[in-house]
Amino acid sequence: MDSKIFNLKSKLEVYKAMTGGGNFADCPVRDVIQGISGKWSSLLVMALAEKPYRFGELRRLVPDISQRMLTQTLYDLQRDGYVHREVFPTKPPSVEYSLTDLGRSMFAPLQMLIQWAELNHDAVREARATFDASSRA
Amino acid sequence: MDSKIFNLKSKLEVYKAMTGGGNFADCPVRDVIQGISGKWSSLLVMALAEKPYRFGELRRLVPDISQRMLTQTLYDLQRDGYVHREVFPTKPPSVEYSLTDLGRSMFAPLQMLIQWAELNHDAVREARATFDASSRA
DNA sequence: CAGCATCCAACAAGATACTG
DNA sequence: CAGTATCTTGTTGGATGCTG
Repeated sequence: MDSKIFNLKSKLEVYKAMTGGGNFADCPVRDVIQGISGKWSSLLVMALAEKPYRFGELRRLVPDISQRMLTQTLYDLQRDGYVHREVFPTKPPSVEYSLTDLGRSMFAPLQMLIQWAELNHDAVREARATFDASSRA
Repeated sequence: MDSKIFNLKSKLEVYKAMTGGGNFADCPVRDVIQGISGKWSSLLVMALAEKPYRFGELRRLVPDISQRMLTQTLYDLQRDGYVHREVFPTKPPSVEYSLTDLGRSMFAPLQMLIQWAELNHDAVREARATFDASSRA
């Protein structure tokens, strides 16, 4: 993995990257972030980061996803190059999904965010409770 | 900042954290991620990571956000404890928004993802083009 | 200046039924 | 098994007009 991913830039530079330097319509960072900020995308990437899974296995692994959303999210992830789809011509057919190199490299920074969330969800919940309490006052 | 944020856990453990270990309805990680995965949340956090801004300044800084969404997103960020809102009783009133300590600590992993996106958006665009080309065939 | 209230369009997502 | 197709619903976000 390219270590340059974690070289810090100035905050302003990062912000400019996000806004596309004023070109808001076609901003590369927004474009990429959009693709992984769906309700199920990050979850499926994390599942596949463990090991490859078949369609039905993913369904059982994430019981609250609908078939439609599983199909569509996997399709989008495949289109963006994060996921590889391999069909085995058995009868009935089986399809295996796995992360590509690009998908694995994306998993690294994503994992940082997940871990932050895990460590700080108590603080967030407490902030919400405090905020709501003083709102009612 | 707590360095434990970046201690790697096993991929399976991270996945379990995301799914709430089977308790999908009240999963801490999903809960936190939801709050920052909105269309404007990360963008505003990045803007405020540079320095505090007033309402009107943020509007000019992000010209394609509507007033409604700016108000609402700032409200949500404040409720979750990422943003501090300070009213100066001038006439007319001015309101300054700034990141809290929690907001700043969240900005760090977020920045990693932004930088990954910036470095890899070409690969994603290429993957899309290749995929769409073979889809038409 | 910094909002709030209202209405409306667009899209994301769920439910259900059917197929190679 | 691994999808597709269709319909319906819920949420997000934008436009506009008004206020302390």
